[in-house]
Amino acid sequence: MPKKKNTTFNDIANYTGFSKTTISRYFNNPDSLTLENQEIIARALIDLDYKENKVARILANGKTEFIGIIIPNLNNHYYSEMLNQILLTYEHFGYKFLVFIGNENEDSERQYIQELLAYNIEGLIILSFTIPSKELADLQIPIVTIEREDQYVCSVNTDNYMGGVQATSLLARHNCDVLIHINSPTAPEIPAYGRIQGFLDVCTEKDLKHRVIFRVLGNTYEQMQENLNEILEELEQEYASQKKGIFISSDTHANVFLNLLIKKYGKLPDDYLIIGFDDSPIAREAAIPISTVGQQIDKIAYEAVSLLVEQMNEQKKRKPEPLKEPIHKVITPILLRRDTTEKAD
Amino acid sequence: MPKKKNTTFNDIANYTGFSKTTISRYFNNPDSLTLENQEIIARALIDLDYKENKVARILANGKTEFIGIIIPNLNNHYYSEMLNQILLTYEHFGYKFLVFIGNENEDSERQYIQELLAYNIEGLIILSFTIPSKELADLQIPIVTIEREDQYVCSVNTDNYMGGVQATSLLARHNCDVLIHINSPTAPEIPAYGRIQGFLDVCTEKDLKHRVIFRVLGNTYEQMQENLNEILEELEQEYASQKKGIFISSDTHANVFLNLLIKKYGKLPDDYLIIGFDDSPIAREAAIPISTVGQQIDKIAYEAVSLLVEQMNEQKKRKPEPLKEPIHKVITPILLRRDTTEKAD
DNA sequence: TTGTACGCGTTATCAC
DNA sequence: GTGATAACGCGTACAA
Repeated sequence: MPKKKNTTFNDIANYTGFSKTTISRYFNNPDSLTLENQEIIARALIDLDYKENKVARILANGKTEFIGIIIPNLNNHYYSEMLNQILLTYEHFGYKFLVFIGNENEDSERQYIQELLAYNIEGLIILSFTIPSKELADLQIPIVTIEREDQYVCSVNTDNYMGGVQATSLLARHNCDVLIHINSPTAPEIPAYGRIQGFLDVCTEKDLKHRVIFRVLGNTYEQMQENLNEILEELEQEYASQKKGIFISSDTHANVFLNLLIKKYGKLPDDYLIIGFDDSPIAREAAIPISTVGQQIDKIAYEAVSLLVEQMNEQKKRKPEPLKEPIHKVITPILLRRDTTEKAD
Repeated sequence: MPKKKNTTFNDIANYTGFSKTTISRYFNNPDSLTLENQEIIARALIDLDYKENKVARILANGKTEFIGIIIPNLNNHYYSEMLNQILLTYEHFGYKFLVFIGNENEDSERQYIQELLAYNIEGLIILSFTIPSKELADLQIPIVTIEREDQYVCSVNTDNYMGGVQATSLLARHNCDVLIHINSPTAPEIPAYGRIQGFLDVCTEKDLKHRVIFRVLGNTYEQMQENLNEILEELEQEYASQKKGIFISSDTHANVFLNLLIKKYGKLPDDYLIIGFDDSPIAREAAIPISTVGQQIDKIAYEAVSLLVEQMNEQKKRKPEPLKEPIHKVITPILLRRDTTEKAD
């Protein structure tokens, strides 16, 4: 490395006549120096253009202030906004983030984790879902997961059940003849399963005619369009002239469905009510603003980092007491009524 | 730190009877050991459950393999997708990324840069635009900017001029009576200014009636709606019964404009052609798929990291030759014709 | 209040 | 092919 070496504590020590220790103290415990000496050192820092070297500090005291993140992608608005909010917590907590895209490959995600551990990260936030929480727990490092299977680790999730209840209740209030929930096949251990359970429970409780349609809707707009069009045709046949309340698993899908209806009828027909999930921008920006269940991403992000910081602080104690049971925090979603449910009563 | 200490080269050395040096060589130059000894060490690594410590390695050889990123936000799809693609280059180049959200505050961005430098990052990718490139160049560290003022530093940008030409030419080919370009006020030193220049040049060259409308459109959907509605009313009055070709600065704005038309007419009237910019998801997912100029974000990201890696490699030579002139790479955009321009000729 | 001496875990430079 | 030893830059007992 032929770079002009940065000035070190040694240089400052020589320059000022103090010892390295005193320089170190200037940074970590300035009150233990006289004000005069503080000023002398302060001036030396400027004269020598000192720049701190955190790597050396880490090696010496073990605190990296790094948090690792593994996130499936950033195409999905939910993930990019979550990452956005997580990164913003730097202002509050001061932790820096090393981010990896998980691309849904179990082995490469394991490799990412190893890489992160090699950098002595203090904690890990996992949004990808390939690695079982049992394995994550075995890493023996503070972990928080968000919106994924979380049996053995701490987590922060949206109250999906409540969201399902809210959406379904809203549709029910509009006296629909039949309630439809469209979703991808979902395992019960995933938090998002709560949306389905909420739907079913409300329908059962209120004795409403209902149906859940599980179907893989695909990843491209074209695939979604095709699959949702099939579903639309089925509904048109099955429930012609009935008022249909449709709760769709995401705003993206809801928008596709809405566009299909607009293409077919030039508007949203009176016998269709639609509500999505997530409060993605697309819900607001759709040709007809779509009602949705809004996840409080900012709160989820803050709670996740906060929960992680607590664990990390515990680790730094002389006698850390690991949690006996993982903590699962739950953030209530917010119902957003827009034009796809509010036009007709 | 009462954590059970990780095993170190020393432990392995003791366990195997070799010296620390040999252990180090096993990792960095394995061929210099006999196969037997390699296996002995390999076994010891497993027995002792060795985990590499990159922090120590950094301190010793100065190579962090860190790249810093400062990005304005992740709400905007362009930024989140760019970050997505940048992070994915880990697979190819092996560099890890420390990401900060710039929140458009010059001072806090300076602080982020200091923090990044304290971690000995090897290079910096800047997408935020508050700090002048002159100041960035003075950091004396490899830098690449993306789509911002870039006079004194290396950069990768979309060929905005070409994009403007493509969009305008497409509208011109459809024999519009008047071409309109709607944009925010844009400084000429910003790459995006090229879109305006491209528009103007094509109009001038082909002697087309045209107009550029500069207006701050706001940040919320409601603000955009209000401002674009005003513009729409102006256009309706000024160019009634004329065929209007409208080139809007972003897909988000184009979608708002389209929705206003749909709300007013129930469809996209024949005397309106619309083309946006970016190829955001919203362009494809709009009620009527919107023609747009697609930025090749994956290529831009790859080129940016690639350009940075070149500079970083140069830095590692014994006698680095800094670039005399910053390199500015330009990526050609791709015209995407969709329904908002292709329905009528 | 300040200084000494050593440790953190690895790499680099010489020797052999 | 292998080993001893000195960096790398900072923190921290312990001593003064």
